[in-house]
Amino acid sequence: MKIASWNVNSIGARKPRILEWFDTAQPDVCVLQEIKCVDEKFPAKDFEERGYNVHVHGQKTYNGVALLSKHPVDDVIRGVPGYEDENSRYIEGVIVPDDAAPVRVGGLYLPNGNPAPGPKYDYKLDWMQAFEAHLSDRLALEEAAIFLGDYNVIPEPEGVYDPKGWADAALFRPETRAAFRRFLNIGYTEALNQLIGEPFYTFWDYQRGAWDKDHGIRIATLLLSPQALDRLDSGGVDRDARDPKKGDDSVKPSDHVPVWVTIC
DNA sequence: ATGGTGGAGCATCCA
Repeated sequence: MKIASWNVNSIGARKPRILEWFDTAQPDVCVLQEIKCVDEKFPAKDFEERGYNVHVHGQKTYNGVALLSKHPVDDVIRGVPGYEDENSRYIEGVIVPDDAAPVRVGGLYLPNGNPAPGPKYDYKLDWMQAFEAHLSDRLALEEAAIFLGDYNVIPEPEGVYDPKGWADAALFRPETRAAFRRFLNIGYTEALNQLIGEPFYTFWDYQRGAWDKDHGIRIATLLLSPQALDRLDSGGVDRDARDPKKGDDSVKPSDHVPVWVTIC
């Protein structure tokens, strides 16, 4: 079973490239971030035609997440339980295949937090605290569970092309990385660290020729519960999705790329 | 020091 995540930076602006990637990559489950549309505007039909069940937690202009699955989905929730959030940043459900064991999938778009310090950064840290509490609750269920998405956290210096230049950024500040490490300390494992033996990026800014210079950062992350880790098979980063010259060049690529794992 | 790009939606905000 292939489970993927992609910050698409507007589903409306990106649809041809997104559908092209779905037809090639064929994920069983995919969470999307920054769809930037309300539920009614989400192009559900395009995905239903491809065999997906569609669950959306949309928002006008900013944010917005979706959960797409070729298998039935139970217990869908929108928003981190117990946390009041004016933004649509989280969706979760239990994937129930007929031919494999269930897996809980949570898709998240964690706040960017810039500029730091300030109210936006406080919001990021609050969000991370609430999410940690949720991760902890889910861990106690002892289920196979995967929490994946745009974490807006660069966990290690190897995840940024210029660590010194990024020292004060909300994505890389010590408090941010410490909050992320707590996700690991309570018992989750980063899937792609296990599977990719070298540093990699998942985002390249549109500005300053970042793609051509390979000035990227690593902010897409997949966290696995111990029960999901036992079933981990393979994983990867679809870097080609960021290349303006590859794929449907009638539309611009997202500044983020898809990440994925397969589990048995 | 600034601006460089891109999306939403129509003046700016966000990334």
